[in-house]
Amino acid sequence: MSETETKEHVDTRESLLDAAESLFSEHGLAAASLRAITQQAGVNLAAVSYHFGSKEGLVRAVFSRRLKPLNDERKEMLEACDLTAADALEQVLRAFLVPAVRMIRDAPEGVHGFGRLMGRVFSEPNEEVRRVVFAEFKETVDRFMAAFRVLLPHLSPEELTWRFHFVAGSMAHTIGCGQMLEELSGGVCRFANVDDALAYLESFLSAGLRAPAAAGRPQCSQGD
Amino acid sequence: MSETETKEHVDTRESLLDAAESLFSEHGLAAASLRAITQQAGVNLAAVSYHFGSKEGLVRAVFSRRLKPLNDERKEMLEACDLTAADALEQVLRAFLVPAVRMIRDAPEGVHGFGRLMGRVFSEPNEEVRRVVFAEFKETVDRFMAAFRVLLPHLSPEELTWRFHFVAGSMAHTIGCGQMLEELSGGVCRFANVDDALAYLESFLSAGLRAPAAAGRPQCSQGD
DNA sequence: GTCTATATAGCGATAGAC
DNA sequence: GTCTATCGCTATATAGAC
Repeated sequence: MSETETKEHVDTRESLLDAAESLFSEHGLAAASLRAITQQAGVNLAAVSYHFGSKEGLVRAVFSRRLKPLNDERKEMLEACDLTAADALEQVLRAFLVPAVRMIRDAPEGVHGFGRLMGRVFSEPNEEVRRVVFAEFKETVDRFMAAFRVLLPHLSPEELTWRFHFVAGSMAHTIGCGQMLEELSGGVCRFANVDDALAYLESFLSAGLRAPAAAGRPQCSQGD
Repeated sequence: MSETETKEHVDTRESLLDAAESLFSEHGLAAASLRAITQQAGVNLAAVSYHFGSKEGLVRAVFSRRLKPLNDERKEMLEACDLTAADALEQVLRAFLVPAVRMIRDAPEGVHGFGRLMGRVFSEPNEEVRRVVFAEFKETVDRFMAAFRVLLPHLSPEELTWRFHFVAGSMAHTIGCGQMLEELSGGVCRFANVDDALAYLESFLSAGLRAPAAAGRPQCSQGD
């Protein structure tokens, strides 16, 4: 950005975010030390304090940097959906999935980088992280829920919420647990190409979303 | 069990496992210290070394204690399935889901205890933990895959593996991210009763598994 | 088998020179 | 904006008394 500097290192701030993302993914938030992060970034330990205030601030910045553009793109794709089309459900589903898959594919370390971090993020014990993630996702979730409500009027608000939760779970698991999948499948599934996963996800999830309401439960479609 | 001891504390080993499970769930593996664990267990710090060798050994024991009975019960229920019945798929699905839901429901802290831990386990950065989980799950996964292969012959081995992965993901996410669900749904979904979740899971996942094979390829490839 | 006491190491954070 | 040096704290692990 700034041209007053010789480019001996691109940008302290950005280097720190890259290194932090990499080491948080590899070791977890608590286990990745600022010493290791600053060393990998090639900057001084004290730079964390200067640029982010604390480790907590660095964590927050690592998530915000990826989640904000991700959810912006989702909203953009959602707005481009034609909710009256025959494949409206698939369109909306893809508006949710594609930006995530694309982000993982384009991230520095692919599925072993921010993807793994994302896979852990919803069950992250760190309260501060959960707050950030919640804030970043709430609006997106609400918008997609509104679209699904229109497309799946046979489901109660409760069941619809659960189903969206399952969608998010399958996606998070897919993005975050590629390594375990490869191991457990004995090599049948390779995770090098996330686009394969996307195709499989889409057919599985759209069928699940279209399923009749769970038996023995009130099938109210009270309010649209 | 043993009657040679006065019951001033039930069992140091068991107390340690309970406390560790609770604190690992709440703070994560790395962030839960042995000091906090031994204090909550009401035993001495050095007892960890004596009974489990190290923190790593304690971690391993915490997972094994729950996962072994869980997967034993799954295998038992799977063997009781009638693969020629009309609802064979639902039977097999329930053989996978029910023991997990039951375990969570009966665990000391329910969904906030081992459940949260389980939700993180597949993307756990700790290599040792992943090894334990893998060893504990491999046989179970293979048996269920064999059953699904019979019931869903229209799917390639690869797509079938992915679908089983999605099933596991939805389940893990459901079990592990109840708190985030409640927050994101604005209170529409309460997670007090895991049996509700089970009914919703079953209808969603069985429809997903039955879906036709993924059409062509797709969607998010380069050049966007 | 359980305890106290401690060795050894690494942590996050910051003061202050440049 | 970046650095060195260090403070104060907590961690895991273990030696040795009982």
